[in-house]
Amino acid sequence: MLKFTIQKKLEGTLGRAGVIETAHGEIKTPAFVAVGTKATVKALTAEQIRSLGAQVVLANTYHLYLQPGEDIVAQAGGFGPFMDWHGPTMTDSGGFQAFSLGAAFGTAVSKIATGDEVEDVSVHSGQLAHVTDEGVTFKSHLDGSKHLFTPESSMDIQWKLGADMIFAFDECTSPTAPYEYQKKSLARTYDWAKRSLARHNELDTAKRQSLFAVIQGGRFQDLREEAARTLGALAASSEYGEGFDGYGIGGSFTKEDIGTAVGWVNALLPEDKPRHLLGIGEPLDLFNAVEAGCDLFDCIAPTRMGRHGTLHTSRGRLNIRNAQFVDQFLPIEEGCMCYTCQHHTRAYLAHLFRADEMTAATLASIHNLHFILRLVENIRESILNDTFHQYKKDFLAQYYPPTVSL
RNA sequence: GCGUCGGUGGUAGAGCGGUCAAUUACAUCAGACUGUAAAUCUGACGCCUUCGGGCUACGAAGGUUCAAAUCCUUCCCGGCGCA
Repeated sequence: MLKFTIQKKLEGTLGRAGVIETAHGEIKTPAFVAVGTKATVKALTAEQIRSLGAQVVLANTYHLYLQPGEDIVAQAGGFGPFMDWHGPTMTDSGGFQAFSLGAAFGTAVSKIATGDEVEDVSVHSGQLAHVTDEGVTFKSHLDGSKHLFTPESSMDIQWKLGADMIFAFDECTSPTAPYEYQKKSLARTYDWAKRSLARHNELDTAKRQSLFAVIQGGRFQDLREEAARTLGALAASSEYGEGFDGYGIGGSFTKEDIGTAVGWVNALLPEDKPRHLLGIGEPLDLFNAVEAGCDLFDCIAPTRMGRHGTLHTSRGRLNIRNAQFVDQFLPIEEGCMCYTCQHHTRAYLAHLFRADEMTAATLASIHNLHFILRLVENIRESILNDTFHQYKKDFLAQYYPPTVSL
């Protein structure tokens, strides 16, 4: 059972710093969750994840179900022990794959809308997932075999995967989906949340796992608020036992107002439960979302971008494959305390990337994850110290220099 | 010396009379990536351009043709075979 304590509120905003206590240790929030989709943070060993100071690792239901199968993971004692991670853990429900293998499959559509997307094309010939009220039918991206996920089966699988915190099965909609579809989908996600909770209560009578509901609603304020209200109210309902232990905020956003949309939701959600903003991890978004009341974040960006050669520095991103770095015998960032910066130069990293050496991915992931983990830690500290607003202003001014208008 | 095969853009290697500034891969130069389908994907990659096009190119020089990287001649260079 999860215990969440708010230590300090960020005055005049929805933000707060706190502590989540789990059976596998505590999480100081706001916190960045390392993503270990297939029970591995790509390119990193568990020892490296620990050294980085990550507090929680999140794995994925869809991926572990397909491979190696939830029963194998259960035999290992859960995905944490399986990968030699003994701290707090989470699993995502597989709902995101309704989007990434469904509407978004084979397209350039990201869950973060830029505004340039074409209107929703509800039928994509190549997609691997199909959503109905019952659940989501998938074709495995590995071998094409057909599978059905329902709220119940997602709970069953997540039970076997054994994480401390799990998510209700939801539909992550496309930002290109029209209002009517978002509304319909939201009703379905609400229904699925109730079904998830009911199954969770059946399975987990000892309350070993904590269940987070997922707020959807796309980019529409009324839908987001409706989701927060209805799912928030469910927590207080005796019909569903103790209700949800926390809330995930998922789905699609417009780049400009992630903070705004998250604020609509957090203003209505029960204050005493942790809120996890799903899949968000760019510096600007982290500041805005913390300020808007989020406690947890997970994101693949640090590791994926790292593998692809894009590295964070306090003065913005740098692409280590660029020609200018081949003979720069300096760390990625002077003063960075990560293993990579303490031991290696830009020139070495540039060489490893160009030579396609696997170590490039490891060293880059270490640096980026270190950067984002420290950033969120610093944000937490700044809330406790009452320096959040100044820290935000200073950080963003350096990271995103104002563009010079000609 | 004779015979034979071949010399294509940074590299390898297609093309074998017009639709070729030349398939493709790699390299190079940039860009993207937000609950991982991703060690992935996208764009550029002869020179110039008012973006319509113009110019110079397929070892070299000639030639045939309305038209040549593609056919012919000679030369240069390389592989192989025979002397």
